[in-house]
Amino acid sequence: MNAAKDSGSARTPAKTPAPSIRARVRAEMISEIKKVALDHLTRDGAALSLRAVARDMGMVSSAVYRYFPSRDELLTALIIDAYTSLGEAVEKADGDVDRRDAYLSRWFAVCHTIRRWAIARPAEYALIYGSPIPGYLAPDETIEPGSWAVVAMARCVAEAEAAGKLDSPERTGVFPATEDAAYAEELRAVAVGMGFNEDSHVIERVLSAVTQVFGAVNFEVFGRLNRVFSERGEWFDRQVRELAVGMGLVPR
Amino acid sequence: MNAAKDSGSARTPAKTPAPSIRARVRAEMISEIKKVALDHLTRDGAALSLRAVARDMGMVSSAVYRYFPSRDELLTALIIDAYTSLGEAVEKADGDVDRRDAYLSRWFAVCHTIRRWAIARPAEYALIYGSPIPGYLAPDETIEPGSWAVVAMARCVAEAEAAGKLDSPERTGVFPATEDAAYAEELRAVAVGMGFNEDSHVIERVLSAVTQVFGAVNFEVFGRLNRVFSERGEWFDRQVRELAVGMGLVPR
DNA sequence: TGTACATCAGTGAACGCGCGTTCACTGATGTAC
DNA sequence: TGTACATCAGTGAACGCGCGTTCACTGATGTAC
Repeated sequence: MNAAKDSGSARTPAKTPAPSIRARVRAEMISEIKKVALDHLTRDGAALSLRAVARDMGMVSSAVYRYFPSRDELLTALIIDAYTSLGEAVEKADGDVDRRDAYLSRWFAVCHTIRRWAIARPAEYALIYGSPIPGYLAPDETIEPGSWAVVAMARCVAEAEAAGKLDSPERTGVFPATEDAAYAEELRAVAVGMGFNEDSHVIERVLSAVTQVFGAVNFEVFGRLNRVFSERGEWFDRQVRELAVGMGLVPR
Repeated sequence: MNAAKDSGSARTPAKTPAPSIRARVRAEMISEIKKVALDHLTRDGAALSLRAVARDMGMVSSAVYRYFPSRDELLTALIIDAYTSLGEAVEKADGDVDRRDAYLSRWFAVCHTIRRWAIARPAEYALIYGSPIPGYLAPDETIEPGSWAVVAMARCVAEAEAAGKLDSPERTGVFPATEDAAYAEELRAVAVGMGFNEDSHVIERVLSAVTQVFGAVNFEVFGRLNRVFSERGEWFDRQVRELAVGMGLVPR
């Protein structure tokens, strides 16, 4: 939180800020606490108890207060970590795609990475994309990291559109023009915020696709596909491909 | 749960089973408890406390055990009630559409009813479509009512397809054939379970649409649209319309 | 119609538990001179 | 290099609270004769 506290003196800018042993141990403790807390979330669902975390770490419950001023601050840290972890996984997947103009491959990589991350870490996924936690209100600092994954999805398409590589809207079919001026204005703002031109033809298709991808992951992670599909990877892949077609990333 | 307990004697089948005063009061108490429990869920989120419910009803906590043998049984009753309420709302909306062959109107009515129901009763929505509740495992009896809303969505399209009123798949574009035999088999089973022919061309489109509708409602109810759209009804409506186009309910 | 008995709703106390948080404390680790 | 002091991690006890559930009980309501 208070990064300045841990940064070194301004007199020695060339060298690493010389992290004292104590500072290093402290950082390790903080990440250990978060790890144990996550394990707990994975086992017990949305209920997170400071005392249980302390117990698992072999310390007394009050000791945790040396590292987090309250249970809610620990929750906030976990949420930010989860967003960051998902965001980094998605960025890496996007960056690992060979050629920069392989927009379709990037779209697939990003979507499948989101799904795989969610399946591998269901507790963290529930934390950031599940129902709100009783008695906890996410602070503003969680908003920005919360948009990374969505922005990464949008970017694949935005860059394709900017490069003129999208199939023509007439062939893929776009949302008809809206008559709701307030809505149109909001839509332009969203488009710009996601890296599109404000008059992009595909922005609504992209938002739909984002909605559907997270809807699909929700269904799978929260067990709603349990007695329906066992071939869930195939089903997800087919949805992602069809969304790509709808956005014009691949000719129909 | 045990309906036979409350039904009257078999000797007097013509008359209503003569509900004793006690039985009537008991039924009222049960629904009062559920109502208060729901109010609590609405205020406090996923955490449900028997004691708090008893307190709100002005009775001692142990008295609740006259009506529900445990907290989890109360939760189960609430979940089944929520599914039932949503299902009935959807069925009514579908039934209220004027002409039986107005498939598109029915699709709109059903989807908008789901959204409105979720917005009006966010706690119940979270209960049945949110992240799982810590320490609670939904029993099998919740499965069947859990599918009503989805089946109603599917039925609008299944009946349109059976009546030959869907736009041709060549024009709307369908999912390409799969090469995964296991997946194809599951898909046929799902199609039949939802009232389609097993070789329906639109079943995957319908499942996509269901996924997206619930994804959209999730985003809205769980606050993910908070700083993005205020014109959420318009955005939802446009998605629903586009899904209808994709399924062939309306010509492109 | 009246009485005796069985059923049921609700009480109040208790059990055993876990929770978040505070506080005065002990030692160990770091820092300044 | 050595000493005095400040900082910090972790302890242990306690506060006050809420939880689900059990149990013996009191009265009121229903039922059978």
